[in-house]
Amino acid sequence: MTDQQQLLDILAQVARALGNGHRLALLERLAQGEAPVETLAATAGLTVGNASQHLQQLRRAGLVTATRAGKQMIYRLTDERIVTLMGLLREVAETNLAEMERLVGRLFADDDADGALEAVSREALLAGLAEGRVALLDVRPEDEFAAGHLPEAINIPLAQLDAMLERLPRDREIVAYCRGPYCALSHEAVQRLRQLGYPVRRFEEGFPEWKAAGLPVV
Amino acid sequence: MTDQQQLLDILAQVARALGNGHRLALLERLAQGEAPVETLAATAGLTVGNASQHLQQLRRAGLVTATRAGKQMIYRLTDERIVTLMGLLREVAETNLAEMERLVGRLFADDDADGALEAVSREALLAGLAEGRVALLDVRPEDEFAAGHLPEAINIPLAQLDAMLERLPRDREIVAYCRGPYCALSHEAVQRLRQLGYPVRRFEEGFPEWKAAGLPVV
DNA sequence: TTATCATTCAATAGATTAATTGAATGATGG
DNA sequence: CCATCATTCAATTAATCTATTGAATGATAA
Repeated sequence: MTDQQQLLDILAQVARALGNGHRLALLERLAQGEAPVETLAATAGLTVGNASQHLQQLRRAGLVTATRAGKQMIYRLTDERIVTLMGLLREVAETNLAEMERLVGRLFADDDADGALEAVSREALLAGLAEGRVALLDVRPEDEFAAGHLPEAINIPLAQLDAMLERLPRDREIVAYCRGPYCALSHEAVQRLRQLGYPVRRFEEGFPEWKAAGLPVV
Repeated sequence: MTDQQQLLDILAQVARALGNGHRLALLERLAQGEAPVETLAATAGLTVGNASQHLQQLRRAGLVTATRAGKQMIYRLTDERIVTLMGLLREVAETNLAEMERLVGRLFADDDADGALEAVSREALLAGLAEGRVALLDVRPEDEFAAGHLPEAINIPLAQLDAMLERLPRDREIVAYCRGPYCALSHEAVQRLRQLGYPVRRFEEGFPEWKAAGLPVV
């Protein structure tokens, strides 16, 4: 076997590590910030044992590292570029697979039945923030918000949305974001807040993409 | 199963399509330009039947498309971004896997025993070309050169190098390139030409990366 | 030290993927 | 229309991957 073939085989191993929905879910959670196995398992809907196995595979592929903190093992992404890699994978899949288009369409159809409510692009969001026209709403769970968020964002986890409405400004448009383009949290938040009459739209990306782009995070 | 999970599963399918060394070899060849199954099979060192199977998988993942031309099926990449995707996969693997470093080191050690001959970066190559200081040598097979190459490049396939030395200019540094960072052709060409006393270095990327970056191709 | 907790390891069975073989399809040239 | 060629399809076996179970490890707290 030639050196080239060996190199391609190693690249293939890395790609295979990405080739499982559960592992992608773990990576998506890790893109929000480091976390112990139990948290990762819960977010991905796995048993701890199973999550641990998948994390070992990600570790062997060089995608995550782990350090011990007391009883817990804390996992994190080895490399910010992994977020970019998953984003590119998403783009390629979205462009070239009809199945993908169908699912994405369904995800977006709910909160935008008449097509009037396009998601806010990164450029539009930056402009709106600079001009003070928009307020940022982070609807992820508290621990993810605490691990890092967009500057000036207000954190109201989706579950507490109704109870904490008074924290939302009334004088500006609200832009909600969560874990990424496919994360349901901001979709649901937008639906709920629309019902209540708030001027609100989704950010088309999420925290990890913002951070990977080198934009400021807190 | 939620929509999110379904989306991640589809992304995982695309990643799995990249998760095999033979398929990566096929994609690397396709990144040079479209080709019929027989050519692809030969380049990847596969039987035609086996190559066909792998190409079906790549097709199902939306990474390649095929059209019939007479008796032959011509395959091509669906999307220029696939080159970028593979490049990013390579970068992440190179940064985070010791095994990878070892292999890459070995690949580079041969033609640069004393560390004096670093590969030429894209920036350095562009500058050298603009100033007329360098001549470009494409050592890929004729059909790949014909399907697209860097402007002003001279094509001498590696196998004919010794026979066609008179086509090389003697007044400039020569920069050799081939299919990509891990392609052996330019390494071997550099070794041979060094022995013969030519001032020659490798381009650190290859034709597909140049093209994917939006630089001009002929 | 012992009990407890978080995580990993080892072993298993079931599911998926890969390579190989030979037959089938679709286009071309006689 | 028939023979030929390039490619694909179908079926098989071997190999690999996944989820599950229960035992083992490593750190903490009583």
